[in-house]
Amino acid sequence: MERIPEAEWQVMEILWAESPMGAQDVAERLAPGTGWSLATVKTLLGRLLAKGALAHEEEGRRYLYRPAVAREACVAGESRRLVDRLFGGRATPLVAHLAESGQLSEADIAELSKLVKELGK
Amino acid sequence: MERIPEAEWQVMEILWAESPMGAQDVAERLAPGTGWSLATVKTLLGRLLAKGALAHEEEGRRYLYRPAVAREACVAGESRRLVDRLFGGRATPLVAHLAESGQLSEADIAELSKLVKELGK
DNA sequence: GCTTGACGACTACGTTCGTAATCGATAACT
DNA sequence: AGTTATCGATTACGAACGTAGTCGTCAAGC
Repeated sequence: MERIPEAEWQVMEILWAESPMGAQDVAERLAPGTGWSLATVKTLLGRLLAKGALAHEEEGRRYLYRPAVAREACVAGESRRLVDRLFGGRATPLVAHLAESGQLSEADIAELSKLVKELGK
Repeated sequence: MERIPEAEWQVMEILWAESPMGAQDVAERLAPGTGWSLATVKTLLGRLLAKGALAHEEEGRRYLYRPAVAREACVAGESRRLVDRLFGGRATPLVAHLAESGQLSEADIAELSKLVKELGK
């Protein structure tokens, strides 16, 4: 699975949320957050197409884009890479770390507790 | 806090594990895993120095390098970035994801359970 | 003293990334 | 039919990255 860099990831997010969609539409949804020009978005779409992360179907003389890889799979790859690199492949230290560095709210902990109970069964 | 790229991270790992240390020594420990030449390692050390991630003290006519930033802090930054990007800043879905994608062993879950219990108090 | 070897500094160069302009083709408008 | 707006493709270009060679300097050995 190809690695998807930061900027391209944001494009994917749009299309994971809703697809298929034309370049124009993608650009419109990204603009508020990023300020990217249409040209920039088109470049990113092209690169994602080239690496097979997107598929396109022609609608008239333009393309409609849709993801060709599942968000799940990409997220799995990314988080595995991080856990490998930072925590020697073990997930528990990650959670411990998040907790210690105050990145878990009360609600998070409650939810985790439920989740863990679920997993333990 | 400056972002530390992949290759430089590996250099930091060496020095987080043991420091201070000369360039030669760092290179020797990296070589088995990476195959990098001494020149490459020196470049990375220089870049890390420039961005303030390392400090150096002169020992004779060479440098001894030591980390100038805590591993903890860097790890915090990296994992926060990931959690923000992939899970909208919420840690619970990360754990859920790790679990679902089979990246948590029995032992992990047991450990997590203990950890969560601890956190809940 | 002169050479040799090791050190850090500087330079190099291909690739990826972020951001965008430009171009050739074609559809729409007048 | 001729102009204009739009589409995807191509090209651009600086910064960051990965990897490494070269250079000036100085210490150690002969």
